[in-house]
Amino acid sequence: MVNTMVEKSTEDKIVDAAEKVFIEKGLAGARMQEIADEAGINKSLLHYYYRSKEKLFEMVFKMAFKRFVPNLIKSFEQPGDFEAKVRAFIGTYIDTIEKIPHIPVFILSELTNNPRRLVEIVKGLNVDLTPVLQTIQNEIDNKRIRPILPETLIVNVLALCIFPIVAKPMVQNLLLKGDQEKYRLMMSNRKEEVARFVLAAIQI
Amino acid sequence: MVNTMVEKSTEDKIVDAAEKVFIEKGLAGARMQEIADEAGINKSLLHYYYRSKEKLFEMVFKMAFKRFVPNLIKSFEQPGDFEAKVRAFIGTYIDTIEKIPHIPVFILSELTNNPRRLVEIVKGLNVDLTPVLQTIQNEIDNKRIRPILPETLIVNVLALCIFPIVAKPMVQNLLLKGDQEKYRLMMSNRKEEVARFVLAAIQI
DNA sequence: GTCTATAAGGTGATAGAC
DNA sequence: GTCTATCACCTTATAGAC
Repeated sequence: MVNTMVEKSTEDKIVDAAEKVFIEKGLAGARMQEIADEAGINKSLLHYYYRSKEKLFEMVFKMAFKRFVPNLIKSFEQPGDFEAKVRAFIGTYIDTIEKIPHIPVFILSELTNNPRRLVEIVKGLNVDLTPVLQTIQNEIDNKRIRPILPETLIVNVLALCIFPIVAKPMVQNLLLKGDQEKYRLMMSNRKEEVARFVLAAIQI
Repeated sequence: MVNTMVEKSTEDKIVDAAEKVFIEKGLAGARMQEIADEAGINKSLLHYYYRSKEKLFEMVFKMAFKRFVPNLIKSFEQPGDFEAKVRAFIGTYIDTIEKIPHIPVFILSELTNNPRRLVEIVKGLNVDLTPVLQTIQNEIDNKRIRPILPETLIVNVLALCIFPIVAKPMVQNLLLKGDQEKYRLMMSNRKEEVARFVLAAIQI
């Protein structure tokens, strides 16, 4: 890697451009020409590096998925009590999604359009949340939080983190009547609000 | 309407077919031929009834949107105390989404792909949640629930109702390791679980 | 590795017969 | 209202020069 900070390699340019266009437009809506333009290269080069549109898309989907399911366990393994872990988890995940707000809908949408093939990819990238589930169960067993299916608690936390960000157009235009400032306000202390909401919901 | 229960009119067939295909594939992925096949008619008829693919899509998008934002206020205006209203709201909304599980992602995805035009449509169908917001504020003022931005409470409830249903492929394959039975179990008492979670979160 | 040119097939839309 | 035939354009993909 001699070209450090000089210019991106052609392949990197392709990856970045493909990611941008596919996530914005979806597989069906994306055009190879648009990806080539975005990358500043010739359309044929896309086929030279990746044989087909499908192959290019698959690469992007996998990348997007890995970003969407980052190391959730790591953030949960913060030192401290359960409350600290929950707060760390929520903080990390809201930060993650705010950086990639379009990825969750992209993934869910493509999973709807082509369930069979993509579900295989999802399964392939096996994510293990066992430690998190066990920590939750341990809290329940020791009567430090109320009984709840551990998986349900995780789903609830993810829902509260992800939904307001991916549903921004609807929250802002429908619920907040287009008031951008109010949306900003709502999201500015979202981490604290979600943490408070969740912790109150599970306290004994 | 003489043909009651005999056969759907051509227009109805088109509407049903277009809804199915557009929601499944999106605007870009849908094919006029597929819609025609699904409706059991000729492709030209689509253009006879709706001038273009865009017009047909716009009609479907509006219909989908109205179904997604049903009369939320009505379910909130159940008789009884605040808890009863919240429970009615959650019950109605989960029932709604379970009938149309693909619509939320469809709407969010198309809003991402074409924000400008579709946001106008969203604004056009003006939904007024003022009564709900005021009821929540009233509960806060009377110190029957803890202080929270009313819009935030609504977003949280919607998140908990919608997310597990639209994210089914991921919840089932990633979190539950493909265990369909566990997903069914989780969703079977979802209404009660969400109600308990929310009510505990806002209790004083 | 990168480009130009072009093939091969699909897609929305319309004309016109019935 | 409904069909067949067809146009005009777009899109992926490849061949081949440099």
